[in-house]
Amino acid sequence: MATLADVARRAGVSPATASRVINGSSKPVADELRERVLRAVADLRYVPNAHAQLLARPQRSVVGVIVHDVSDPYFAEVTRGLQQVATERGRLLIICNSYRDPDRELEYVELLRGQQVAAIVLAGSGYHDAGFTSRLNEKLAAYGATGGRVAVIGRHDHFGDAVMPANVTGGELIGGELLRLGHREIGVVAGPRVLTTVTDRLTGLRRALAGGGLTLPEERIRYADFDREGGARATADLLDAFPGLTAIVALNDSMAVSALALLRARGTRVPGEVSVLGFDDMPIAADVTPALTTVRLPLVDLGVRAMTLALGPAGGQPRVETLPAELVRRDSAGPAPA
Amino acid sequence: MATLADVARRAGVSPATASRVINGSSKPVADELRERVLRAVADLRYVPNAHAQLLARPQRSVVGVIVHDVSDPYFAEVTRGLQQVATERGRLLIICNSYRDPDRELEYVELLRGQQVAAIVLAGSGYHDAGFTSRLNEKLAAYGATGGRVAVIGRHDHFGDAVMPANVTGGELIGGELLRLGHREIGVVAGPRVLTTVTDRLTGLRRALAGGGLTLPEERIRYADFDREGGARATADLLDAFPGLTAIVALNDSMAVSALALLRARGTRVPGEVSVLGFDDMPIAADVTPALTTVRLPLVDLGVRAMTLALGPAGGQPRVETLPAELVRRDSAGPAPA
DNA sequence: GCCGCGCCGGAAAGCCCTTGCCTTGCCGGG
DNA sequence: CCCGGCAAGGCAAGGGCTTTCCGGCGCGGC
Repeated sequence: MATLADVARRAGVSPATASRVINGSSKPVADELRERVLRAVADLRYVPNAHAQLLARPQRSVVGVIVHDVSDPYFAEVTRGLQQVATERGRLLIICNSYRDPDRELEYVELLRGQQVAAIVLAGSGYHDAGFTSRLNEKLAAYGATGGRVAVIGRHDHFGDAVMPANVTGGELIGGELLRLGHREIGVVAGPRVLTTVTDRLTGLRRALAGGGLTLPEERIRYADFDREGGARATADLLDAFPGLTAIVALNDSMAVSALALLRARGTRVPGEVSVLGFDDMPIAADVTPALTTVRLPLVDLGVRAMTLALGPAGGQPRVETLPAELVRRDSAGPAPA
Repeated sequence: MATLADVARRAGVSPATASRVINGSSKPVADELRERVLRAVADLRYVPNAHAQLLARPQRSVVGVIVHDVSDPYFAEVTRGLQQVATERGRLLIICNSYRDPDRELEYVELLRGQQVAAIVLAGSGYHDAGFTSRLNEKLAAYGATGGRVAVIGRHDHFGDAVMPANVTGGELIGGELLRLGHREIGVVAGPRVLTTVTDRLTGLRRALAGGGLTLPEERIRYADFDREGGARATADLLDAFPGLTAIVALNDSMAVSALALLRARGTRVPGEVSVLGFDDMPIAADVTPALTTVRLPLVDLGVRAMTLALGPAGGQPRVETLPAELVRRDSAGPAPA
């Protein structure tokens, strides 16, 4: 790789001058020298070594993002929001997938710290695991103590600014809708119980149902991986155990979509015999048949807000923003059969 | 941030010794000193500055990835394959979204070069734009000349190793299926015509249809953005212009899914009145109703192979691998109505 | 004609880390 | 007893870049 020294030599100037030309320093440089430097840059295909620059400048510009999995539609949307703001402000993103492995999350925080990132955005559900949570917090705090900015999406009680989707409220919306439609035999297809997102959504759901005098026994909840395969399995289990169900609540849309597919395969009419309700309102929700009734979470906005907080001025207090959930009625939920 | 010097000072050793302990150098260090260093590291929450390390060591470890958009399911899958191999080999990925903007692609190549990445993987269709292509090649070659590895996915005629999905063959498979089912009134919902992926798929399709004595007039092809919105618009256009169509070929599954949704909204039976065929076999393809007949491209494998090439030994010759396409018959395509 | 000032360019000091090479101190063998 | 050899640790030289500070030159003013 050509170095600045090479450029300077070829242009017949000092490295200092070359640097000034290349970086558009405010210090004036005579036109002729500037010209020579630029030509040398082009000739040598010189690109500054970003690491050396980072070492020499105090200023940090890259932002680290830790998500469960970018290829999961939920995070794909959130990431789009993050990207959007980052790009606007000329920041490069390093995206890390934790694949829902807490240890990997911890490692990535270290790694990003080592990369001297300007901020870390941690997206995705927290875990019911006090040990992990405190270790993570400890690491984030260490990072924050040296000027790093932290923003989390959808995690309670963490160091740094936070953006929270209204998971509890969303659960309540689902519950309210079920009551309104007269369902009493309800099953839940849930993600891993260790995720706070899952328990939050359940909390809301239970609360709303309780308002209608219904309880949700634990055996009517099936916990599985938070994706299509998990959804298919959990739905099958649930249906086999409780043939009389009139409504299935899936705690995310991926699971809801596979529940729909399974019901269809079994020849069960939706929503005639069984209603299906999802959560998240992923893009696909509107395109499946029947179109999915679900709770919309402003996924892209979640990312936008989080990145905005992370790149904004460091507030004295950690800020918490909650983004609202909204019920989207489509075709997959109807009145309970008589 | 604590530096190595801080650690050394606190442990009462030289930076050299501290470095050796931290990096597990083969050089022996007495247990007591080692102990002191490790404690200092823990006390100070020291994390090595990755940039300084990179400067001091010759070895490069990060890999850069340029895709159109990670949140697009196609690239989400490809990226998953890339990640998988990268993680296995302990490589960090920098993922950049070009959003199908050629200029941004060019910029990202520069940027990644500046980051001293060990390899660059460029995923996603090329463009019919000779000027751009040669500029890109020039940049990639400059990078390759200084020891950088390059792998492209789905682009012809580019510097570096390549992994090609069988787009032409896939098009032929679709064409063959259409002939088999007796369709003669065919419309195509296509992505931007500037993408080589789009023209390749069309080429295959046309070739197969020609084998059955059919031609595909240009006005039966609607070019739009390669996503759901584009698909909806193009499908509507096509249907309005040619009410007699019995089959719609969408050149990717996102477009096919929205075509399905649109037909449903219009009350058209699929495949009774109109058949719909997709391309890519994204995860969602099996879950929509009716389940999508499509061409499976081994998306994850595309990523796996590309990353394997990029991280493997530098071959003298650029290597090109083609991964096969496969027709997946589901429920959205049936015999042409009589 | 001289001084001083402003403008421009360069020398060099870092930024933080790794590592080749040297020093020191100790042991054992001759 | 001396020396060679080895183990253990430190010195210092980079690696590529930015930026402060300084010096030289040319010009204008007195």
